[in-house]
Amino acid sequence: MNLKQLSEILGLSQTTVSRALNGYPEVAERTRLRVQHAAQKHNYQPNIGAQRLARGRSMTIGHVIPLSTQHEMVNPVFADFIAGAGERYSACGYDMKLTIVDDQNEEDIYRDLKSRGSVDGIIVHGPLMNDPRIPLLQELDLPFVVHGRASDIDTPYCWVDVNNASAFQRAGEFLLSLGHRRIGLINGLEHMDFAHRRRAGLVAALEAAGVTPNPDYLHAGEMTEINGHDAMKTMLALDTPPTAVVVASFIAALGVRRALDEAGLRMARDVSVITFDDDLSYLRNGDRIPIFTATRSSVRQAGRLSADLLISHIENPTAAPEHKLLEADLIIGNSTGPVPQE
Amino acid sequence: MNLKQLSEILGLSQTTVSRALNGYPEVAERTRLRVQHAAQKHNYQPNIGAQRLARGRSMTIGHVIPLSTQHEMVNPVFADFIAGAGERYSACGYDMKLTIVDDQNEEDIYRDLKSRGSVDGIIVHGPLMNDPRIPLLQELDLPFVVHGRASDIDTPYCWVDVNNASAFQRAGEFLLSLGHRRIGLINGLEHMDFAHRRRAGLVAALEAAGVTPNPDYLHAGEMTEINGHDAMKTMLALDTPPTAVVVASFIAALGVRRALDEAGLRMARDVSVITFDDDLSYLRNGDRIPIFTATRSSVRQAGRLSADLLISHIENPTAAPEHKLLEADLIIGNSTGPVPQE
DNA sequence: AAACAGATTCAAAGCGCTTTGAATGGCGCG
DNA sequence: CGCGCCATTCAAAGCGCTTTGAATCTGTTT
Repeated sequence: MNLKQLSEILGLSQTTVSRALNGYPEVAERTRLRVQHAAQKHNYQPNIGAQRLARGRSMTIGHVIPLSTQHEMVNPVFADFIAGAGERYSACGYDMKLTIVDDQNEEDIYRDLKSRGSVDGIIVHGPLMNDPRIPLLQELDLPFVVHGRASDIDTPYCWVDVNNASAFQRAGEFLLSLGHRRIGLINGLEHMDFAHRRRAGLVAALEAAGVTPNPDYLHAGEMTEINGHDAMKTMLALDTPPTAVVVASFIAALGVRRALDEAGLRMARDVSVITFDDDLSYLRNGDRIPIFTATRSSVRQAGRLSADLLISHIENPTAAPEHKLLEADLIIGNSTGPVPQE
Repeated sequence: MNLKQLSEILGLSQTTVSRALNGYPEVAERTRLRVQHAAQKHNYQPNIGAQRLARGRSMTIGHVIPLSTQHEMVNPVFADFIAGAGERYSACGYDMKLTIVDDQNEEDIYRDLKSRGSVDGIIVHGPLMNDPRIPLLQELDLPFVVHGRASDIDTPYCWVDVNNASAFQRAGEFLLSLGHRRIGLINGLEHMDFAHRRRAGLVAALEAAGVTPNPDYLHAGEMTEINGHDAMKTMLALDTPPTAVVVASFIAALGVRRALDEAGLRMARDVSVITFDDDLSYLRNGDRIPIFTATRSSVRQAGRLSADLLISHIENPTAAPEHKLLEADLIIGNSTGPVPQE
């Protein structure tokens, strides 16, 4: 069933039928109802390709997922982010197009997306400190929202980010308040902007309390269970291991716990652990009482907000770039306690 | 830059330019080279909407992700699956369209996808025992591949699945060979087809060895860390707890380990654990030596195969439905050992 | 009753591509 | 030299929708 057929059935012109369905005001209300009814009855849906062509808009948002050829890891946060974003896309009539790309030819992908008119806008995932995608997309004049920020880029652009610095600063302050001084960090890869900010936040807290960060306590790596485990194990092997660690992800924190178990240590009693918790649907941090004390911010919510921001920016391209900074909650769980007496 | 402009620059008709770029034979090789060169130089890319309309094909594969309103969980396996599938789509010139949908109106989504011509085919995720989507898609005549199978459906259709029954049977046999008789199962939700098959496989192994499965040892629930933990904890509280458990997911197995730790028990020595390992990129089961003994099958590879199957089915619609059954590897790790002496 | 404004409806022209069917040009051959 | 054939190229007709500008139909107004 296409528009022509439907309009013939109704004895109306395609113009009127199209307008009736798209809510234009110049069609009589009686006619509109008749048209809507017939469309429903005959299960008419406008062809998406034709609509795209006629409108010159794709009604599609692109997500480009870089799959680093080095570590081959899909960001585990990603699934929940798009669940949040997808919710908003559906509500606003947008499609979501996913592109998996190895980091070789990522730039070409964006150029393609633009020149083929595949998407009306893009979400940028996992920004680096000085991410080349941002100037590229600006140059291409393709609307975009960054999930995160790029510290080294000054020109304004749209972003949605959690306040990583303040989250890790608060985590540090909380541990300091429990008497900890030997505080470690098991961080993500620090060329990623979020990891950089997290480190800065924790270090700021330590320095404000007159504690000099010990380089042996600062680890950066991919946020897997195994890396969390290995990093903790390495620190525990030091002459004076940390009495507390801040961990950048829930998955890595599970590895940290395993290392502590293996060493016969108990979380909270022997070593305090605070993790960042993205509130992933498949990795809940406990039921009533959180397993880990955590700084929590829902990545799904970030997805929703990013989608809304992008859509409003697409539909109102002249507006100045907006951004949203989310504060993480500090949630007390069973993994922190006062510094052990020597 | 569009086709018309490009053809004017070249002093050729749109026909010839289009044919040159699409590899039709009736264009002189010299001309083709000239056209390709100019296209490159002017960064010409055919508009995707126009192409869709003219060809009557969308060159898009749909993935519909049901987001159960009850548990609000995104399947953690999903990210790796689409990473695998996306790889193949890119290679074959297909786009991937994602739709997040709450289970209310899932049927409407498929009808829409069909009648709007949004996609050329669909991947069905997370099939149930008697999944209504399969007859629906058959009726709609929309090509599809199921990731998994639906036990209660007899009509032929395309699927890619891991041999869940044999994987869990082998896990059971292995535990039996270590002398275990009190063997538990921490399974996924058993209206899901894969969970059903896994249970059947394990039970078959037990019964073949003359062991009657103890209902108290059989648990089914959502595969989260917390559920894994709680299920194990409950079993440990029994008068005669199991000496071994088979767990349906790596994440749940992490919870099982936590429950054992809390109870002061050691994996392998006190309780043996085998998990199913989807080989997720962000949840590797150890480096050299696996943390858990596991039946492993890469979900990313399943994604690749599903994509290939679907594409070949789209491009050759008359062919009979195909399917692929993958065997899981049994990988020995540090979580299993002989049954403890009482 | 004629004239006019406002409310509806319509025909037709795109949107940028593919594809059909026809036209052109170069070449070998009788 | 003229013909036919093959290799190229082209003009034009869609694909199914939106949207412009014109046409028609009401109901008022003078």
